Amino acid sequence: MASDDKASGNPTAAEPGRDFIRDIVKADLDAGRVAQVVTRFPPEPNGYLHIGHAKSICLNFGIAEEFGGRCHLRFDDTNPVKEEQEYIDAIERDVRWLGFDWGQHLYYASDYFERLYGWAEDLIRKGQAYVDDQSQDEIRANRGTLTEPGKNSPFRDRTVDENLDLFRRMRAGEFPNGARVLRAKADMSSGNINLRDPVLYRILNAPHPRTGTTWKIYPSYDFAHGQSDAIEGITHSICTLEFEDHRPLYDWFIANLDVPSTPHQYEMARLNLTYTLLSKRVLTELVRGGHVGGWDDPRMPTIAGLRRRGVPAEAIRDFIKRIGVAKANSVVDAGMFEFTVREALNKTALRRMAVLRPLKVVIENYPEGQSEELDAVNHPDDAAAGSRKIKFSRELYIEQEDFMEVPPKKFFRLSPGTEVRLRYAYFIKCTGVVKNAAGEVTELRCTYDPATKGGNAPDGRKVKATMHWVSAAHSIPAEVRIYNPLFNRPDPSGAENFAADLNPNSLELLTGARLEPAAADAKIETPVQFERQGYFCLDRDTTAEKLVFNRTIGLRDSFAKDVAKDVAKEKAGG
RNA sequence: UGGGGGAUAGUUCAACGGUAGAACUGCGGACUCUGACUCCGUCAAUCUAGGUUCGAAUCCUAGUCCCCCAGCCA
Repeated sequence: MASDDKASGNPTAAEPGRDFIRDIVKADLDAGRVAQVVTRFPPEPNGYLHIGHAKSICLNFGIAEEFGGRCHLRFDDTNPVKEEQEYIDAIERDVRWLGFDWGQHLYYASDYFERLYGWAEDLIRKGQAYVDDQSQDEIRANRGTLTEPGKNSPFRDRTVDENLDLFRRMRAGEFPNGARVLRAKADMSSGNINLRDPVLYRILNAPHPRTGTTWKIYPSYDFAHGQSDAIEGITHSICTLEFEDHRPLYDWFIANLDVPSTPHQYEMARLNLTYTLLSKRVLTELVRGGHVGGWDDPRMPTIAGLRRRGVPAEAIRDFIKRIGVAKANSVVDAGMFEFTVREALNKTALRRMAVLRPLKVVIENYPEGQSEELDAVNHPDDAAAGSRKIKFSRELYIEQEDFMEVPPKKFFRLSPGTEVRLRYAYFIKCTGVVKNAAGEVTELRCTYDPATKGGNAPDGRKVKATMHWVSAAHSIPAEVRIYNPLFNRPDPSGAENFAADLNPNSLELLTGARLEPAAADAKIETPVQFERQGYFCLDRDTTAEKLVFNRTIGLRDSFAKDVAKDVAKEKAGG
């Protein structure tokens, strides 16, 4: 029976979600190298979390869950100049929203400042660290280049006592910012530049969100991260590729300091997405420069932005599962993310009718002043979702793009003389077109077939299109925000001049939308499908006077795609 | 011309010396009271050159190309 998988010829179904990190974890567990896996998600609170962080979050918390371990949330708050409480709060909120729980294991690198300081003194006592008086420029100049070795600092051979004295005075705040640093005595000629006497501590007379003004010196990432991992008993410390050549340093501290455990660092590729920039630097500038409304602007790739836009956490988790984990740099097609968003939304979103760009329709053979109620299901694949009533009357709105006076061959919506179905209502036929002085269509005159009530013709005749609509008198107004990619190139330039690639049409405001009344029941961030249009959710900008909806994402539109293809063909064909 | 990594369909990931497979995308079709969903079919890849082996994406050798590192950022 053990060979069932092979017999069925379906080996791929065996291990969903396997990757090289999980392989390592599994091997360590199997070999008894670790008793319980302990991971951590270590954000620096200097900005909001984005979908790239979601990869790390899902990996770290996911591995802990799958292998019966635990995952810590640890703020890597070693640089008070950049960090703020607001970010700490936002990060906690976002991780929770994504569906993960760190239990009691909330930590801060700043909790370990005293211990880290002690280890720094240990290093000094062992002759493995020294206080350097060189200026920042001198240090840079003496570091050498990629091809030339660096030069030893003239302060490299100070005595232990002198180093200890100076370092303590650094801590005491006796020197101005930048006056001195503590450096590891490593190897100024190493090919790995991170080993050319890396800075361990710098003087930063700045208040820290958590430790206030008690510290005048702060540890560097390299000196803080591994030891923090060791303090917490982290077994697998997962980070991104750019830290690969920091690993020798990481291991060196763990080996040379009296730390309580020996964590190991593993590196994976960070997430990149087409039409998206995932760098905190860029995201920060987008916010500070007013290019977007804030960190949670629905166009932002931040967790907060995606949430406000209506993307469910489940979709993000599923997306991360699908893209896998590897060491090769890659750029994931944003279309893959869109697919997972639609998939998640389709399952749960209740259906409503909303006309985004209304075109008035008068049903000439429907009595004036009359209306009737029709039944509409809330979800076509889920009877349990129930149904609601919608009002039909003489004056309706349909979508402007659902009518064409001179239709091209593959257009089978409404045009003069054609018959279509109004969803859940009647078949209608267009009998006349009213235009304004500019020649634009402002109103349609139609007739309906009373025999088709509910949407089916007793004589069995078919229509090629079913359209959404609302009753003019019974519908309610709303503002709808349509979002397009923030950047107009699949590979926007990096931090230097991202502004040049900003899409000026990333936000389209539709102020005249009309919704069926049931759509107003929507709750903020709860997805709803406006049939034939896409998935939407109520935005928190909604007021008593004005409903505001965000379009999370449009439905797939093969008709629009065909049209675009034909246009392209004509251009190319000449 | 230092050090560290990486190359498999268009994209992202599998295959761990034994039939190169999936998802997304593309293309074609079925179904449909959402041109949605769903379903079916289909195109499509091992960076190059040698070598080892009965057998190589996988091991060896030599190349090529791409990414990261010269913060008192993380």
